[in-house]
Amino acid sequence: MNEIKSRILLAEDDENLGSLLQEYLIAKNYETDWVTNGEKAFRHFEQFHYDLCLLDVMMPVKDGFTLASEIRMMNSDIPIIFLTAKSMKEDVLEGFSLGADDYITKPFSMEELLFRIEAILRRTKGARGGDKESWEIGSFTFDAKKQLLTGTGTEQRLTTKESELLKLLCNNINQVLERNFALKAIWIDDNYFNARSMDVYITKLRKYLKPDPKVQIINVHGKGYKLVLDET
Amino acid sequence: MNEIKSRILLAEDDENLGSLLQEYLIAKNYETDWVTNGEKAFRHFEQFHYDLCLLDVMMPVKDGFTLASEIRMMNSDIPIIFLTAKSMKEDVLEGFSLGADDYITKPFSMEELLFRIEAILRRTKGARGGDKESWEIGSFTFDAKKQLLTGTGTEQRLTTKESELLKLLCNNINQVLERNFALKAIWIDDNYFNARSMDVYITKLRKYLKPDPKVQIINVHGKGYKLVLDET
DNA sequence: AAAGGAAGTTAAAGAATGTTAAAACACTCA
DNA sequence: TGAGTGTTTTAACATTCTTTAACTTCCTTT
Repeated sequence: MNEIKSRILLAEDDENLGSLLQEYLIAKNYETDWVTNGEKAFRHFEQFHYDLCLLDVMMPVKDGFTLASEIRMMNSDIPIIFLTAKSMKEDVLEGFSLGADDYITKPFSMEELLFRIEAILRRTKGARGGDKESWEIGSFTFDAKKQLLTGTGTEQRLTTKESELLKLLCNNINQVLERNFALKAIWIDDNYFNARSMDVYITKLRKYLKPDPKVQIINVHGKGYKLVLDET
Repeated sequence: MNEIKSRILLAEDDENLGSLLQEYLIAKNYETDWVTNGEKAFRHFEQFHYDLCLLDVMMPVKDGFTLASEIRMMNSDIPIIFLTAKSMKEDVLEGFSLGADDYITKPFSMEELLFRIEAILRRTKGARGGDKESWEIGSFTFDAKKQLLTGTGTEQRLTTKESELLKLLCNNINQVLERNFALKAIWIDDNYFNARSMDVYITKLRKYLKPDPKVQIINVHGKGYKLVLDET
């Protein structure tokens, strides 16, 4: 159904529950990294890319709340689900205001957790009703299927590569599209020459999008590119 | 906090629970319409505008699932939360695949419901408005998304590292941003060389911010840096 | 006040990215 | 098959970003 695996960061100090969850999530086709304390979790978060964080609240070294606020500081978009113990339910509900997307109270069923994860990812990935094929980019309309970028008055036919790259950027709007990811997705091989080729296409896309200054493709040095829209 | 009232459609046949919920949600500043069966709910949905649907699963005339799929047909984006009875929890979990955003099992606490509503609306609405991406720094405006520092008359494009560092400083305004934290957040590794690199970036940021003497990046010896604003 | 570490500053080296044009490739149609 | 067209890659050069290095100044401790 959904070929793109989502990557999950699981922080849970209980060895049993942790490994059980990891196993289950992997079985459900999520690439899941499991760490056993908040400190390790943060290091993983910095180093790798995740689509969702699953954080136990009570953990040694660094608790889930602290961890979450640090993660939020670096990435204000990534969904966070807390795993909380039953007892503290009511008390800390206020504390969640730091931007949790959900929380689930132990003990919980795997199905319930899975449901919540999928509900959030569905919303995050913007992929309701199949894969998007057309976007509004500022004053432009981009139709990936027709490979057509329509501006006010103009109409630019895009080549295959141009269109694929712009599509990836749209799918990751306001987020960093990693070079390697894009290269592997479009060019299959992420060698030096393909990377240079991609640079050329970025230049081309920028030229097409230039008429609308509210639309920008920003380079994140050493990481990739970010398509940003100016909402005003 | 959030000035824009959200409109909620509540479909619940239990008179007690229904009125209780409506009252509570209105108290929490949500414009809430309460209807007692699925048929009425659908007519309301057609006629008015809502930001979120709260649907009991078991209702006379038209059950929550049927209702949800009809609503989905008209609007593929509106968040839907189901209210389910305890017994049917596991069974129907699969049936939710029609795109529920969440579900909550009776009996539930009002706080819990409110939390889930807010978590979803946060993501649905201006979403990114919840987490700051732009700040007023004295006479400057800093847009982290666009990596742009706008002063009176000037406009300074920031590099990725400059922007990330300034963002951390803004997130900790008037507080100490610890060296190690910033290093791990931005450079991943907090070794000596990266620390020196960070010093260079502090110098650069100071240079950019120089035009406004009310803005200062102050060093806290052995700890880190503090972005302070002079209010006068 | 002296010593040693921390932070400030500046310049330059090296890497990554931007840009343009030409070369190579792929496809169509006569 | 080969000319013609559009696409993609390669190449060459320009610019920008990050790190490193060297040197200076500041802060804390003794």
